[in-house]
Amino acid sequence: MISKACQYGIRAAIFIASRRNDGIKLNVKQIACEVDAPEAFTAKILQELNKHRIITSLKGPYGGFFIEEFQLEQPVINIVNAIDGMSVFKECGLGLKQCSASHPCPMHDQYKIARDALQNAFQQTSIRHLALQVNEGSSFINNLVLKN
Amino acid sequence: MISKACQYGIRAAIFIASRRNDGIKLNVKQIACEVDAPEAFTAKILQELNKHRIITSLKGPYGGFFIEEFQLEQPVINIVNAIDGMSVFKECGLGLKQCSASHPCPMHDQYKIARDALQNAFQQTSIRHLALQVNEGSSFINNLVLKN
DNA sequence: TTTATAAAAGATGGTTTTATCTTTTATAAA
DNA sequence: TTTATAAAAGATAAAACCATCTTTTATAAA
Ligand code: FES
Ligand code: FES
Repeated sequence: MISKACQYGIRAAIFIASRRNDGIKLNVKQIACEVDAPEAFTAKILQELNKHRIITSLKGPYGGFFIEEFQLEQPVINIVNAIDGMSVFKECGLGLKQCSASHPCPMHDQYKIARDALQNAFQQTSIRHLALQVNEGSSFINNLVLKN
Repeated sequence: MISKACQYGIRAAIFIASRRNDGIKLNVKQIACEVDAPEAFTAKILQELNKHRIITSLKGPYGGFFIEEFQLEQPVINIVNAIDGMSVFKECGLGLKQCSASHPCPMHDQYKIARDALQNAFQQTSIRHLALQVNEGSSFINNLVLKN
């Protein structure tokens, strides 16, 4: 549906948002660990999110990644756009070069419903909202580890 | 969303179904050409669909691919299952190892709506139904070629 | 039975995605 | 200014996916 890079990116952004307070900054190691993502790959993704101003970074000692107040209100779809682009929300479900109502594939009507629902899911949800859920303990950005 | 192999497979199956009449059989070249798919790759996919009894094949002269009456009623999700498997309809949208309501990711509720809509799209549509649309001329399994 | 035909099976190559490692740059504190 | 720290940038490696090519097998007609 969306790439692994994008999934890691969303989880990371939510985590950073969930830990936002005073001037605290998080480094790659902490972030990757907390969201169950490979560290070096996460670094690349965070770099990309910083370029797109989804999050903010600061180099050097006491540096790291953090999210600013104005960035919290962004919809999650901004992250998808930064990493995967918007094509998943536009492309034909059966792989035709163009998706259009005037030259539709046989599944166009049904597929479009699902595709639009997916777009709405990412469009109508802000990073702040998701971070809040995590802080409440009602949802999680890491895997459940089952005990013996 | 779904793999290219799967998209080609669905288009090919619909095409074969749309040409079903008497004992006519279609060969790979014709099918690949009509659905705008690479020929050798299409051969591999048709092979897989035959294994899963989505379509039927016969080797030798006057052989080729065709679809039997009882196969027409199958939902398109059977093709997705044969090629990609069912994981796309079960997996967490944010990449957690398990999608569950008891340990949900922050997007679980919204994502599940879209994912279920996608599953319904493929589950509630039969190959026959889509082939009929193509025969009516109301939808297409190949790309629109724009003239000068 | 021989021959031609078309799919099946198996081997191989290219591209994209996922992931890691090394070097460089920025920055804050000492 | 020096030093330590952490991200940025760039190079490289591994895996998955997309695609093609060659050899084998099945089958129908001559
Ligand atoms: S044309 Fe295929 S989904 Fe729109
Ligand atoms: S847990 Fe993420 S979609 Fe269900």
